[in-house]
Amino acid sequence: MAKDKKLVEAITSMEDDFAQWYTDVVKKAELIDYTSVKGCMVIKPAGYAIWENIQHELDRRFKETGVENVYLPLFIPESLLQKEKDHVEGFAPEVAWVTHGGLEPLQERLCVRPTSETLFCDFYAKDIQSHRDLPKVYNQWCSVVRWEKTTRPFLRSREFLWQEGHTAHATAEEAEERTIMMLNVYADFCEEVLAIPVVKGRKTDKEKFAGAEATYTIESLMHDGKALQSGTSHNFGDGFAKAFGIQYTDKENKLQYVHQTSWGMTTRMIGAIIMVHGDNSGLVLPPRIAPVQVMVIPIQQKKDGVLDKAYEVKDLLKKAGLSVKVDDSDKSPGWKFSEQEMRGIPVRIELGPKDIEAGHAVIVRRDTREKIIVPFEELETKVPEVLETMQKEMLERARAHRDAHTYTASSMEEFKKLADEKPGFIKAMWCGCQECEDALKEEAGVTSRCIPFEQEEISGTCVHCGKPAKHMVYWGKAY
RNA sequence: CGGAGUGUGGCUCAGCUUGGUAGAGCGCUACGUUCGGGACGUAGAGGUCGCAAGUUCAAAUCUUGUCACUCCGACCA
Repeated sequence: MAKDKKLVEAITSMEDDFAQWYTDVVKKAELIDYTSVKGCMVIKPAGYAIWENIQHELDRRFKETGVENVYLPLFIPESLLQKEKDHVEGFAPEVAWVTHGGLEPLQERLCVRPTSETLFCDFYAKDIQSHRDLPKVYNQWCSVVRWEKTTRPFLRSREFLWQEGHTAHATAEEAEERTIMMLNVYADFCEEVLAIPVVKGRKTDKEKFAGAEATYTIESLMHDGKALQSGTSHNFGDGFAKAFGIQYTDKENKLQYVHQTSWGMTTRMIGAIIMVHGDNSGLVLPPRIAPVQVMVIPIQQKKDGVLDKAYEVKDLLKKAGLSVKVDDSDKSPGWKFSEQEMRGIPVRIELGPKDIEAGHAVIVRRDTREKIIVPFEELETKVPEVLETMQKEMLERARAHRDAHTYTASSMEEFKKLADEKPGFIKAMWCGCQECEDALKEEAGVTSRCIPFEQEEISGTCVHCGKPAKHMVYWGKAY
């Protein structure tokens, strides 16, 4: 990566204070504003447009696999939430309750959904009768509420936007297949659209979703070496079906329980984009997710013909399928450059009297700041090309960063030293018992991120207890 | 839920120790000059000092209470 030159004083440099840098970027890129309720934010147009693009891309991919969208209520009666024991224990500490309707106390309090498994189960119990009713492959786009103690924009807010898919299947095999299929949709989306490389794997029992038989996850690594759980897909087996009585009559006229899955991705991904790609000048958006891909910046725009040419370039690129804007505000060019960089707009086109006379424009890439002089007649082919190259190189750079911050430990001393000194993933063998998992948290401050599908044999024994190892596990400090 | 801190124009903060006319910078509005990496001039608008009670001739300032937020720990997409 090109050496970051800090051009704007208002953004703390990430080397000095990563957390402050993150907050500065979120504010300066005008993604959010704080509100009077802790952990609840206004998502401003620049932030919401990113979410809309995430929605469009994911929704399209979902529907290609047969997903249908639905909408279920915001409220869950307490009795419903309590039907599955592990589930309620997992979520009870962080739900918000509605106790009054108007001035009257409610007979039964209602929780604001922290997730909608129980509502879907209640619905499926009524809606599913026969094997002919299966599978159900539903998804909803909504917001959920979890009363977090510590909050951060996008990464952990009390209300957040997400999609939650909930499916019901006739067989365990089919449910497992759907669970893995959706994990793959998430992984492809992250890599191809967000340019964020991920590790696919399974969560340990300690880290899995409350009520799930198995939780699969994609884990990504932020620029500061901390891990971020970026999407999860759960296989519930028939546990919820038994708790909620979701049964169907099979072809042999026998009653069977359904097998269920759920999977979700949230506005947290906007935080991931910031922390994977951002630099000391602000946000850097991958071209495929950027709401505005090209900003045309006219120079000496009051001179004859400059603005006209800028609009002409905009129209030309719009016809080529790009999202383009002209910054025709009366700020100075320097201001506009900084603004475009803070907002992470992938490419800007500088256009002044000198360029117009010479018959070309100056294209500048946000990520590398590389300047490319392009004759006007080549713009409509060259700009899309530059955007594609940038998209590809952003993924490669992120992957190189992740690989450079992935370490291997085969002894406890080595493990602790790495956890202390080298932010990143640590790969190490594990015996499979929770005592060792807890001990690694206690002694090294890390949690298990996942048991990756791609296993390696680092050694034969658990890094903590020395007993025979069952799995290679990715460990790390997580957001 | 523990520990620390902060509440004063839209934002960042000074003023509080030692009570006495509410301040600065940035931003905002209008006009003009500028324009290839956050330009400048002139004129202007904008604040019941988080809230409540108390002490006092007088409270942003002292006392008590209360609410909110931020940061650090334990819990979490």
